[in-house]
Amino acid sequence: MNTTKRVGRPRGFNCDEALMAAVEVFWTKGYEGASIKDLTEAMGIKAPSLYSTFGDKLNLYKQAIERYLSNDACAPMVAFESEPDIRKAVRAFLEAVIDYATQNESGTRGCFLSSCVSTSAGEVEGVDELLKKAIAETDARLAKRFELEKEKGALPDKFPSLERASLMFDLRQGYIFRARAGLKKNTMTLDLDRRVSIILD
Amino acid sequence: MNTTKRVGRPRGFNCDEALMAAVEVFWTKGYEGASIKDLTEAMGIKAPSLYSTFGDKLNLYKQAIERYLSNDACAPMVAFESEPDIRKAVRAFLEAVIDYATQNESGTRGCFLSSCVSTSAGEVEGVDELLKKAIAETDARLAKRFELEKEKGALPDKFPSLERASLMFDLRQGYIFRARAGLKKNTMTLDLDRRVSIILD
DNA sequence: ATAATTTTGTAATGAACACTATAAAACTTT
DNA sequence: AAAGTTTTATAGTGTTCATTACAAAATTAT
Repeated sequence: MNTTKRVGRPRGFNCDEALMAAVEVFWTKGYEGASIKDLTEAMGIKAPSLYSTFGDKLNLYKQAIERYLSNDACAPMVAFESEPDIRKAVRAFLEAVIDYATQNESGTRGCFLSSCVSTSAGEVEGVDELLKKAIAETDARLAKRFELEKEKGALPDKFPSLERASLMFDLRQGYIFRARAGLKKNTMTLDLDRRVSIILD
Repeated sequence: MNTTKRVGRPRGFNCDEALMAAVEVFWTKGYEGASIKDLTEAMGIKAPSLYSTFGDKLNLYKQAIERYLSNDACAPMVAFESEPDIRKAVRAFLEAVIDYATQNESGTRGCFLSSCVSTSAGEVEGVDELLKKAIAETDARLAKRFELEKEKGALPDKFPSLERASLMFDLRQGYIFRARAGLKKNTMTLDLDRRVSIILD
């Protein structure tokens, strides 16, 4: 009655690590641009293992998206939530977005969601659902912090939390787009202070 | 000495129309997702004609981008520039963005630039240059209108035109992203008035 | 008319694609 | 140790991919 030991030959790779490697590949190459060869090589497994564990390419893609979403370790969100002062937190969020978008090893990659959506949402079945969920969750997560600040008295009672949360989200998209086009960090950082004011005041 | 008549068999298709058809295909399918078959069928020509007139797929892609950029008929820009009252103009811009992103025949397509950049910029040589130019031009075009309004006295002298222009641009990216995920027009229109205030006040 | 030139359609090229049949390998169960 | 089960690697499957060789077709130049 051992629940951990399954019958048959044990899997020779870590399922989760393989999935994270797949995220990386889709991230840089897009859904169509990522070949099974690219994926298997990055994941360190052969094609039959990929197909038996993750299904086909589309299924792997969806699982990679969910893996990314469930990670919660999106750098800008962490920066935003870990900084106690709300004004500094907003600034840290935007800075992290810019960093995230510009200083990635394999050139500018933007955000996995942004990258994935344009290649696949609408074209590939089921992907838009995942993204809708992700947007709503991110908006809510940002708004929650604003609500907490209102309770603390750091923000006025009539502060429109959800509205400003989605504003932050949209600014993020703008930075990502600019970074993809190759704009440099220093040019994007210029009006940071005023953008913080726009969000909070 | 006839300059219009060239020697040899005349081209049986309109070069510009074919290029616009190519834009449509890249728009909906992305660079990698668009096959030569897709392209030739939409353009109404056979592969050899495509290659002799536009070079290879990458060259066609770049020409399609430039064709799109030189069009200047981007609906939100037109809406923004043709409305005399600046407040209404900003609102019209945002409304047009939302319309543009949500009510396209083949599902939600977003913007050609946004679609094209994520598939190809960074991965495909030369594309990021085209986009950088496009962003700078759009920012400048929006800012120019703000400057005119300052001269007219409709905006304060210290109004940061370029900053607010890029803010508008970035909000646009956010809407496009949301539309791609399948968000509906009415949910995005909710905080439109406050977003106009954010841009102008 | 004939020659020269360019575009066109047909059909093919090799490469890369997503995906899988098969059998050996590695484990648990009996 | 033999049987049963699952994963693995090898080596393919047919399809689609971007691209092009070739010759007929359509025009201008001589």
